Amino acid sequence: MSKGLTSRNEDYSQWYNELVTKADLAEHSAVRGCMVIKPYGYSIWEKMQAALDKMFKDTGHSNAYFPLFIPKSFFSKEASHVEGFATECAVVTHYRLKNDGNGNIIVDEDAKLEEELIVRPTSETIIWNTYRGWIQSYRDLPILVNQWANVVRWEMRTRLFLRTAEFLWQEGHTAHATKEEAIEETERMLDVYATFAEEFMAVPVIRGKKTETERFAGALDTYCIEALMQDGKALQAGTSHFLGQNFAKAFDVKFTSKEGKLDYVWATSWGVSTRLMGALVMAHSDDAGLVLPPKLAPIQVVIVPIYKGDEERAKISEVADGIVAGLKARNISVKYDDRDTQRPGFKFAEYELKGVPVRIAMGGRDLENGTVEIARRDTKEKQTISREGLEEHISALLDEIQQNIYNKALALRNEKTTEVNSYDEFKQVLDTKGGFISAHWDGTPETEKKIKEETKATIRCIPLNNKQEEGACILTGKPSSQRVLFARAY
RNA sequence: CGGGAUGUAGCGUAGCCCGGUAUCGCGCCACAUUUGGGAUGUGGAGGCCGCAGGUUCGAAUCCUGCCAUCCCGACCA
Repeated sequence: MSKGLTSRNEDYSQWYNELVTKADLAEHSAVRGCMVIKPYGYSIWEKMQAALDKMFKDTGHSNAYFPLFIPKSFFSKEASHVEGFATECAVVTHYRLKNDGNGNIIVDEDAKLEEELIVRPTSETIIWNTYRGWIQSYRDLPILVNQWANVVRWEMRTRLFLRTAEFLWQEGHTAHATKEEAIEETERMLDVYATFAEEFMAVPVIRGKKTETERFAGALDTYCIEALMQDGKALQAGTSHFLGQNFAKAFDVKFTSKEGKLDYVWATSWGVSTRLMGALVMAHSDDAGLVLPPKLAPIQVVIVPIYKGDEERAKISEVADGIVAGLKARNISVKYDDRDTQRPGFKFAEYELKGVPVRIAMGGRDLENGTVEIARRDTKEKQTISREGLEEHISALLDEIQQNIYNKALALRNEKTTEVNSYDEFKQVLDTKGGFISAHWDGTPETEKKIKEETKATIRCIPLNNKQEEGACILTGKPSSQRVLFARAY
């Protein structure tokens, strides 16, 4: 454990990298672009998984598992899909190694696969190939399946959690009898993601639709939630795709409707990944370390004893054990850290770095007065309170912290969201304060591309339920009926 | 994948220009004193100098190739 963290002002990007490794979330592995998610980081991911999984099941979905490998030929069946992923696929060509006689292990050329296997970058193709066998009638629909898996995309430039060559995610793949039902599903899952981001991660998000250029390869419509990080850059936190009949047509998945008519099945897919971990870190944390929302914190409360001698330590431990039991009874995860190998100040700093929402410190003084010192991570405020009713107090405090973190993130987003009406203003805001910029756009990919090339800002989304208003495109001056959200993004 | 930078003990580094087996701090181990915000003292351990070749009597240092990381581009969840 080393002292000090680069501050956000000094170098935001370095702050992020240091924080992820120093807080024990993840580290680089021996494999380029691939990370090791360490136990502390993984336990946060597990909390995310648990919350999301429950929400998926509450909306009628079941989990299943499909293969890691996809035959190459499957990819070419959906034209825009292959185009979108072809340049970043890991390909398995052989199934055996051998000893070359000089003590080196080499690929056995005799063990060449007849058809190469692609390590899945996403599973639409293998799943729709499977669904063909599952669906004959409208009675077989809908199919509401989710998969928790790892995928591989051979990214050129990687960053821990935000973009790794291999990442963990969930991908939902649903099949429906009607277009309306599929769109409804797409929107429902976007809503699940938004609710999760806001209620669990305490990250406010904009719900919107991607423009044609930013759409998922093979989708008719891509819905997304967009979050804003502290440095004013946007992060796509989750996507939900309406795939139309594209994959059903590519994999020949037809069903007989109630009316006896043969038709292609309607599809959706939706996913969030370990990238959410990056969002969580960048949205809330400060120069002292992580700030975790209580609902996702592996340890919600830590108790640090401060003692002189074994006798006092034993007395404090007795009281602490009672507090631990009381908190556990309320389903609050608590750690009593009575390690004698580290001093209190060290522990304080360590738990701040790791983002534990509430710290209770208890020493001889408290023992006499029947009090404890409570410190909250989000505001760093300390308070000495009576042990009487401590559990209720902590419970309420955790809720308050959850809410406060959200409010802070929301206030930051509001402060960093700007309406502009000219291209000059657009560029100026982008370079000075960043954030979301709400501006009129003529709706053409050409304009979007030109703005991206000139400013590095992309259209993050067209917000859902967007206010309709007449205006002129900031670049071309052509008429526009609504504003869209621009930002520089991760 | 293009441009730039970096790689020396667990971490951060000096040494490299000008070749002679490696400096310092933190951390680690032992003991003692300590414990209300990252303790102090004494003693100790720890190094394929990113990897592989080459030049040389001799390479952390010079040359070539490779690998990885960071930053900037293009690509992307």
